[in-house]
Amino acid sequence: MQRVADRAGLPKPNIHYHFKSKQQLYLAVLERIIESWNLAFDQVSETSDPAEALEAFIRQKLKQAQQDPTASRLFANEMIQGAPNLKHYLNTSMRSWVQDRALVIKQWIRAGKIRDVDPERLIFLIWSATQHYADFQVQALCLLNRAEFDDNVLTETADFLVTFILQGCGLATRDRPS
Amino acid sequence: MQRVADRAGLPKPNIHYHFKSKQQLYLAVLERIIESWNLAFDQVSETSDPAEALEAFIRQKLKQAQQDPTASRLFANEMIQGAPNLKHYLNTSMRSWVQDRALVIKQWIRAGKIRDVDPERLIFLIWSATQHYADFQVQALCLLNRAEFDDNVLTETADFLVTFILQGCGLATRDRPS
DNA sequence: AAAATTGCTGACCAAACGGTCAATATTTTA
DNA sequence: TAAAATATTGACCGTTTGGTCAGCAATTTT
Repeated sequence: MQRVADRAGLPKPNIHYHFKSKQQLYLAVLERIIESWNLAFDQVSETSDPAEALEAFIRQKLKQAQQDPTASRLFANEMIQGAPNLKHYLNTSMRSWVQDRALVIKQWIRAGKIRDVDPERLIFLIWSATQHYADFQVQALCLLNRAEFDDNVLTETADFLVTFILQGCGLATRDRPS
Repeated sequence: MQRVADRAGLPKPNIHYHFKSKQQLYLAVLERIIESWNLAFDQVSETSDPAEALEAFIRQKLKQAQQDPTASRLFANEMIQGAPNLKHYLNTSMRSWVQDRALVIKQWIRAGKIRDVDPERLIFLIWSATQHYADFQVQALCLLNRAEFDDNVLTETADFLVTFILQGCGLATRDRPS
């Protein structure tokens, strides 16, 4: 709390005036993060083109991973601890969000637009594959022999993930960079 | 440290006798975890069957995620912090391990055995997709509407990941459970 | 069996932590 | 502009934290 106060240029008790406890401050930050989480896959519907929708989703999540990795890391930390503060969110907002998107994906499958893949697990895989570049950034950079997560790395990674995941969905890539 | 001592049934100073500081104990645990990390992909070579090798790798990583999720979580935590204690490991052992496996994958690609995918990013994706079931277990269980990560969930998840990732590598699935 | 090394423990400590509170300054309302 | 409500702050507090140390017990070496 002292460090937070220093960073904010305020005395510590002032922080405690606006946020009763450390945990409440933590919770406020968590909630702010979650709000802007899965935007690019929000508007998706049965009539959307699966390839386009999935690509937009992947690129958006990866861009967030680059722009504010600490946000992803805070969320990751909460999950690792067993989500002591987010159990309710997981069981309500997140669950219904996933179920809604899963429904759309199931319609795509029924329409023969994509392969028969478990929708929930597909979403979970996209989350993992993208967020990992934020949470495990040190490892990724070391592995790719890069110094920083710049726009080049972002583009190459996004291209790889889009191609690979579309391929996994049985959507052969057409006019896409390798 | 007091809690560790209690759990071990020892007085605290005894722990400090065997491990000088909290950090050294932490480091010892980390190292022990890393040893038994990527065993199932260690022996792989140019002549191995890509589908078989990748499948074994995925299933092994996922089994570890189920058997000892806390190990995966400790490693994840270290990465999230920016690997302050594992930078050296990342730049030596891990890097050369990945480069060796990447070489094999490149040979598979040249031989036309699998699609042209970035080998390093493929390994990173497999790590992320499997470890995520350990690190974000609460989220996964909630999403799949399951109470625990039992053998059923393990099998279904492994089947999904194997099929999806092989498909992503251009290895159409033959006689495999959906 | 004496000496030396290694292992174990209760009592203790300084520092860091999250948090409080009375007093003061600032802004809003009547 | 006086009163009420809201913000801000320095000084302070109890608890928990990682860590030490002198002394004792057990084991190994000579």
